[in-house]
Amino acid sequence: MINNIENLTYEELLEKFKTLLKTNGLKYTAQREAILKTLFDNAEHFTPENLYLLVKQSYPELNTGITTVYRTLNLLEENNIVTSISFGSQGKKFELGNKPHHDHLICEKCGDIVEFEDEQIEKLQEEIAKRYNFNLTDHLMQLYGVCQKCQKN
Amino acid sequence: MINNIENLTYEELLEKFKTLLKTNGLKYTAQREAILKTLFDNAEHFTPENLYLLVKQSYPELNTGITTVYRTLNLLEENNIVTSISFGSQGKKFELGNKPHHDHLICEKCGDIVEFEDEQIEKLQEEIAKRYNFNLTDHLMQLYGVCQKCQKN
DNA sequence: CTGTGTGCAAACATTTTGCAAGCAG
DNA sequence: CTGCTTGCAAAATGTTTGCACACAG
Repeated sequence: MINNIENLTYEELLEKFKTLLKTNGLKYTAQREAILKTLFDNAEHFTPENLYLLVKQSYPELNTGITTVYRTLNLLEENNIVTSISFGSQGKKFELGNKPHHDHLICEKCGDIVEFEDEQIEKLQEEIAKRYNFNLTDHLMQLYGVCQKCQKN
Repeated sequence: MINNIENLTYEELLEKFKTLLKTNGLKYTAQREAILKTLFDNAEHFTPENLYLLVKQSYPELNTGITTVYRTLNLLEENNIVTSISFGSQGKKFELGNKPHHDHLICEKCGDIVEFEDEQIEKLQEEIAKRYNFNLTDHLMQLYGVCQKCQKN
């Protein structure tokens, strides 16, 4: 299990990944690196399908299968290198967990997204988890509203 | 679109549902009512499959198909009578929206959902919205973790 | 009667698994 | 060499659609 990969360079991240593989008796393969690199180079939220297409395009010679993308994403998620979020009804999206945690304020009119971080909320969430004896691993908080700009219109 | 169904009796809820159907040129059927009643009688978070099984068990004479459950849930969701929580690839869970606002603690192992309400968090959300000059209309907060039961396994 | 609703089966979409061959260590 | 990894195809899931009959209005 990898504890924190915030703000790592690609080289550092790759090093962590190799260590992880070695520790678990797994092997370092070109496909696994291609997937990690693609995630790193594109700071986006990927569906497995999107990621698969981009990896194929970026590294056509590897002929990576979508099966491998799924398997690698699961491996990365189990080890906290990527996190997944459910976006509505359509599947999961994965993102590299190399950015500090943040939540989102979303404007329902213009679709603008503001990231924010709030120490107090994080603490309260821990308290609530404790209240129900949950071992908290993650959370999702999204506030929906109308931003200042759109309130004027 | 139905605005608010909090704390309604079943009779009031059914009335709203009938009005909704009439307004949209849809028909009031025994299956649709069976699904609504089952949701009302069991304050739970249902997967379509779970709900289907329970409706079948409660109203065997209707011989309701899972197709109808899916179609009715979609209809109810579009009209804000039920809300859904997404589990990414593992499907959705639905609940009747007749309870005051609450958030969810979700166990990543067994999929169990615990509801909670926290006044302080609601207030903090208002504060954050104010900080960014957002006019808050809604929010979504889900805490993910491992429940007490699953921690033992 | 008219057209919506229904159950069934089939189609779809997404993710996982079995397998034989490939390749890292 | 050993056994983990891969891609493919098939299977498993979960959800939607086409259709002919049922039935609400």
